Amino acid sequence: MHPYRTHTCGELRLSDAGSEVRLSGWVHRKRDHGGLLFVDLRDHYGVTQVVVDESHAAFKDIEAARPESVITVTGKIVQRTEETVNKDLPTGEIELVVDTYHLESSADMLPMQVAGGEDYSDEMRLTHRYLDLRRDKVHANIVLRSQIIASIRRRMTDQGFLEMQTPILTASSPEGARDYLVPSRTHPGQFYALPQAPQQFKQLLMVSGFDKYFQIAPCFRDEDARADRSPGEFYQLDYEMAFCTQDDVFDAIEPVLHGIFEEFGGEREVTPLPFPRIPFKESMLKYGNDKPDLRNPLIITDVTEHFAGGGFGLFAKNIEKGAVVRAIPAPGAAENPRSFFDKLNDWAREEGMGGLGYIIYNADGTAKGPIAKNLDDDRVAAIKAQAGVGDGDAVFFVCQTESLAAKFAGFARDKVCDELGLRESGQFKFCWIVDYPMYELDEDTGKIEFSHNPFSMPQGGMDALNSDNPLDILAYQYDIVCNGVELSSGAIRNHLPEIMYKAFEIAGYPADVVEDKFGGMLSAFKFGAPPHGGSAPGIDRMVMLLADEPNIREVIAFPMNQQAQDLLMKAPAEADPAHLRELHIKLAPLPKAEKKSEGEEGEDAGESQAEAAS
RNA sequence: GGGGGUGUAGCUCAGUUGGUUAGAGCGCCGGCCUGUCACGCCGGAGGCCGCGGGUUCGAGUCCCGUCACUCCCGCCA
Repeated sequence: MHPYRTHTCGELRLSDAGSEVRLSGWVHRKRDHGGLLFVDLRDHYGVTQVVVDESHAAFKDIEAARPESVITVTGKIVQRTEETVNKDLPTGEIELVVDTYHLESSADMLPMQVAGGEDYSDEMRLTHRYLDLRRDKVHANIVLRSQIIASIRRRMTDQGFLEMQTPILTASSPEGARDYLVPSRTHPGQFYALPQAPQQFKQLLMVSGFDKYFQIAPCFRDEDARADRSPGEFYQLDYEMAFCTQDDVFDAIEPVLHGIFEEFGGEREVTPLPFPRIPFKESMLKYGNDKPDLRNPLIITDVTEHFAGGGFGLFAKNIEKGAVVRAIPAPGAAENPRSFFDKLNDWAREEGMGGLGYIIYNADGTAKGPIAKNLDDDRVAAIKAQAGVGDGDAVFFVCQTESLAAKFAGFARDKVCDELGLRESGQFKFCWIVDYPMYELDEDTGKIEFSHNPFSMPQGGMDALNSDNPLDILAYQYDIVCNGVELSSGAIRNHLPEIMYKAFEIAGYPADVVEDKFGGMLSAFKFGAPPHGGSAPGIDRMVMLLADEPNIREVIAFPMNQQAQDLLMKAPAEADPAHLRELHIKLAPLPKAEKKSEGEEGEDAGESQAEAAS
């Protein structure tokens, strides 16, 4: 074995001129001048130009080395002449003149090129991820991810949080997503589940007296992918603390998030501490959802009263049937041509909202548009005041049932913001959404259900559960949001068994079911449990925001594709029959599925589906 | 499970109204070139036009089906 390198490809400078060095790396590019050959030698740290001429014995070999071959060269570092300095390269003032050459590993013709900024399909990139990861952008993202996680660890540890590991092979948990199951060899017909989150374990750690816990925790959920949601698995900063109020939790995590975004956010501004706290109900009204992008300055208002019984018949009639009207301001939009308003109206129809009504408040103080024409002046003026607009502005309207109105007004708020170019750039705008309702009504079944986490502490405790309308009860449940991205939800947990029984009873779960499903945690709570709470911001999404990437695959080293397949490792794959036997599993075709209500298994008739042999 | 988009050379893409032998750039192979840095110049190989069926004298192009990838909805407390 020969020694590999004395320096990296990114570190040599003019001051190193004259020294004898050894470099190893990948052949990034070659420029062959016949009698003179330039090689850009690349490693993790950078690129250094290597020069060799035809008088060298190894000239032909180097000339023949294909891009991405790995080589080691020794030679003298020389200063480049003034005309040949490359100002774009940190090492551009010097070059290595080859003395000895060794081919470590030759590369075949590449399925995708590493040098150059060509775009490749995700399929290509994931199949040859080791090549893709050599390319600048993804490489830098993965480095950033590592640095962010290191910084998170330091910041959490400095606050006295202890990093702990919780089981990966565990029992099915109550998070509500589909579990990944792992068959047990030693217990025929039984299965482990991969944790959707370490939720119960972190609560048990608090009951075990550890006070402050955190973990860069892998979480597994068998749900379909989105651009911002990797299929199967993801990482979260899972943490929990004992003897804390909701404000204590915020005070602990805000400086961590703020610090991370300040440290890695470059020029971008981060919402100063403390982050704003917006009640759920207020967020649904003002922004149309519970993950508002506060870079969007528009605020939705309710203008139902000004349309009720008014001259604009369509809205007035709908209001009588229980609809509400929401107003989306469009500052400065009055000067736009008719087509601007028509285009937005068409967009709204395509989105299934029916349409987007509007009033234009002209600069001269008059109002125009089909709605203004049919509405008396007092109402037109009242809407103007309510929506907070002035002369030269416009207002769009959504008229729907309350939940749809909130949703559609939220869509329209985003659309109008982008059409008018109002979204602020260079900002990380954080907020907490607080005071989530404990329960909600299932619109199909009419049943009361937990709206978020069944283990949250209801505000008002047992008294509230006993006396209030369940739908009015709020929970100590909160989300942290940045630029419209939900980073995590969290809660002050319900640590009192009697309140838990009652909370589940309201949602229709009798005591024996609760004991059966959550017996471990319930019994833990019966022997002295501290009040506790926490949350779990998603690591991948934080890196996505900081790397300014629109797709979560860009910040994960080895992501799966949208169909939850690992194209490089070829997973999932069929199992060896002997292996299946060991696991007591027999594959058999499922009976052809009939027309069924919803959701259940897919019905690929020919495919075999796993069935546990008893 | 549903909807949209895409599928042509190793890769990224073009391909007109259905009409002769399907093109370009990059890469690959060969040749020339001693100061390039996306080096340059000359030449060459390379195609099941995703797959199956249909319409037509004739299909990369039109129709039906199907598969793959991707984005979205459902789902993700």
